[in-house]
Amino acid sequence: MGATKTDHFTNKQNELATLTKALGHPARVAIIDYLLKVNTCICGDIVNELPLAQPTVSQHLKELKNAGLIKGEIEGNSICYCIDEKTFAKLQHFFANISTRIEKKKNNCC
Amino acid sequence: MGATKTDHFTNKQNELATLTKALGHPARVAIIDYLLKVNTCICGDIVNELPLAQPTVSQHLKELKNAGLIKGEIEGNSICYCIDEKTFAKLQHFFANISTRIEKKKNNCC
DNA sequence: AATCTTTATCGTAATATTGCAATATTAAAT
DNA sequence: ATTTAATATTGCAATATTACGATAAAGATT
Repeated sequence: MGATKTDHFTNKQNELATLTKALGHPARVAIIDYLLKVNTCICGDIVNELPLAQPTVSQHLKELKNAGLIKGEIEGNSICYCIDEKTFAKLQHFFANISTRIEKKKNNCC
Repeated sequence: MGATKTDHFTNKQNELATLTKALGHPARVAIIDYLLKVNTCICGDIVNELPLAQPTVSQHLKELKNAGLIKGEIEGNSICYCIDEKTFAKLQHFFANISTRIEKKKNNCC
């Protein structure tokens, strides 16, 4: 097997899983970190920042883009990647909501 | 290959990646959802809630536990699993922090 | 003690992910 | 028109993940 049974779960569950899965690799976290650090939108030097080969970085960027965590716009012969604010806002709400739900039932168990 | 180069990234990056990776599967999100829904700490009926076989659920629980997202205490011949509040608080801070950083540089790019 | 209940582990098959060299693509620069 | 620079794609090997049947382990029940 190895194939996830996505159809058995709710849309919200699948959405959160997709987003967190996309972030679930240190290289991809590092890319997000870098995009947050540089003040202007970066245009290509992520490869130099990471200890990974160019095709590998390109693949990670693709995954982040597919998940909607970053956007990429062609700019000349390079590409301008940047954070997709809306998606991160959504993630923040997910976790804020979870924390609220946790708060409500404090000390009810272990 | 297929082996992640964790040693090339910062502790924070690896930590966030580990936590999000652990959440990066709809079954594991569903488990967390269920633990948040039931008011008392659950003691075993997660298997009935999920469209997955018992060994598969057990494996997902193990991963959530390894990542520190849930705790499990033996209680009679069953086990009481519940949310680890501290870890979720940490996750919330991670994303709140990211959102703050995004806010600071709004409209600087794409 | 024998049985039941609950959870974990083992073994294994199917699939997915990670990483990179080689190559392709595309636009800018010469 | 060639060359250069930046990024993407392809193909492939190594490893990891997902899922489950079979079985084990351990406390509860009879």
